[in-house]
Order: sequence, then structure tokens, then C-alpha cells
Amino acid sequence: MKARAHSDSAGRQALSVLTDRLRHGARKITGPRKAILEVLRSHSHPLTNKQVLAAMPTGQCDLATIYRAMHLLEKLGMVKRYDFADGKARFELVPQEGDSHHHHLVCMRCAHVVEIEECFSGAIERRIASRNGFKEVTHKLEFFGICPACQ
Amino acid sequence: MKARAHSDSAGRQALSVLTDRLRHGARKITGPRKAILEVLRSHSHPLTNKQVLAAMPTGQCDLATIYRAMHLLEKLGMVKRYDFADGKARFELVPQEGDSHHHHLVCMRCAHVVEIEECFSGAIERRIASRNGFKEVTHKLEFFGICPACQ
DNA sequence: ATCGCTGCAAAAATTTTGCAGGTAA
DNA sequence: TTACCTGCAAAATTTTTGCAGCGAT
Repeated sequence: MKARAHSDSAGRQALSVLTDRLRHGARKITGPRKAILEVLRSHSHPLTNKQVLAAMPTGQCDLATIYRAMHLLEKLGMVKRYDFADGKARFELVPQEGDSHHHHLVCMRCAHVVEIEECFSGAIERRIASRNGFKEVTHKLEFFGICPACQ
Repeated sequence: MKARAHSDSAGRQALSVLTDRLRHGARKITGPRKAILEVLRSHSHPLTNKQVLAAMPTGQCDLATIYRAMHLLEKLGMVKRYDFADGKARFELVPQEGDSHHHHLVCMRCAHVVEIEECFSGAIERRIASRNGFKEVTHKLEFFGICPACQ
């Protein structure tokens, strides 16, 4: 298996890589931002901004700062936004370049999330783009159902 | 081509069919509800509740009523909720049974929406369901890009 | 020394809820 | 009649913004 440069043993991106990406975007590396990245890094599921705050040791930063940071990280392409049909935005770290993106299977009762490895062909994406004259086409695909525990 | 029972020439569901579905759910057919269904019926794109209100002739009903009606219609499976990553819920009439569902291609700049006919195989959906022990699995797939006018 | 970032607080926007009266069935 | 619905108003959430001071570079 090929070694994963810049990733730890669990396949997560090292914090230094993340801060480098931030710095490269001409942004400052601050305590709150590092804390936010740490939280995102240690969770493999999309989190709401409130959950990010709650996951920090004792009010390490303000909720408004998290909102601002998420906007920034989203613009820099470091974070992806998800909507699970409950009116709350959730964010998750974008895998490093070359890594395939993944999708989610969400329980409609308890909101439990399972990650789905497979992603259907990019060919469909390209065909849709050219057929409609769109550029930079991406997609979001989420599955919803009832999980074993809730059945 | 096979005739479309219960649909008008544009392929939209007749209002009477919609109200029948409501009635069948042991609900009352009221002025506001008919107005809401009329608006949904005459738009082929998902609308926010505010847009639904604005599309009515002169404040025909209260915004709160629209929120309540959407919850109801969603529960009855007559309406589907969409999240286009801007924090506002949008709703669209669900096609009649047997009709294939469709997806959307949304411009990230101007929010212009194009309907996408094709839907990738339900086989993937079934495989994901059985592999994870989930029941009643559905999916939501949206494409995002930059439309011709915004490029 | 900048210029950006943060915390705090207030505001804005979206969505939910309580209640008294009205209306479909 | 009776249970459900509606409008109005207030409240609860989520998200955005202004501003003075702090801090990374």
C-alpha cells in the first residue's frame, strides 16, 4: 500500500497540513482556527457549528468565530457543507486532493450517519455539465433511511 | 404514448388529485391549502416557503400556515424537501407514483435551477440499504456548478 | 506596525409554537 | 357539532454583522 504523506495512521490529515493550507490562503493561524480544525479532524462525520463548539474544551472560542471560520474554510475548499434536511448546516473536512469524496447514509429517525465509500461515476457529472453548458460541476449525494436500531 | 390519467396536458397533477390525496390523509381541504398546492403545481422548481407566499395573489394566507402545510405535505409524501446549501428549505411536489423522481443542477452564483431527467440506478440504492441494514432507503442527489449566464 | 481575527452583543432571518376564533366535514 | 385549521403574535433557532481591542506575521 502506498504511504500516505501528510496523513496520520488513521488516514486523517495532519494539523500542520491543514494550517499550511490556511496559510497558503493568506490567512492567519490562530488558536480558535486550530481548535476548529482539531475538532473537524477528529470527527469523521459532518458537524453543526454548535457541535463543533461543544466538542471543544470549555468554550475555547466564540460561536460567531466558528461561523466565520466555516465560511472561510468552505471558500478555501477545505470543508464541505452538508444539509441533512433538518435545517442545520453541517461541515466536514474535505479529503486531500486525489482522495475520492464520499457520501452519507443518514437515519431519518435518529440522525445516525454511516459513511458510504462508493461514488458513482464522474462520467455522469461530465455529461450533465456539457449538456447544460455548466462549468465546475460537482454533486452532493446523500442517502436516507431507517437504521437497524430504529427499525 | 400512454395517456396520463389525472394529469393535465403539461404533465402536472390536477388539483383535484392533490386534494384527494390530502383528503385521503384525513385532512381538510381549505382555501390556504388549495392555494399552496396551486402554487406548487404551477412551478417546476423547488420553492422556499416565502416564495410560495409571494407567488400567491395578495397575502392569500399566512406564512406560518405555509410552514405547517409543508410539514404536513412532507409527511404525507406529497412534497419533497431540498437543501441547496444556502440555508433555506425548498419544496417541490412529488411526482405521482410510478413517475421517476428527478434531480437538479443548481448554479452556485445565481441559484438558477435546471432539472435533470436521469437518475442513476436504484440498484446502488438497494445495495447500500442491505449492506448497512437500513430500510426504506431513498436518496437525494443535486448537482452544483456555474451556469452559462454566470460564467 | 499592520491588517486580520476574535469576542461580545445586537440584529437579521428562518422556523416553530400558543391561543382564540373560524370552518370543513 | 366537533375536531381540525387559520391568522396573529410571540418565541425559539440559526446565522450574520458592527465594533473595539487583541494578536499573528
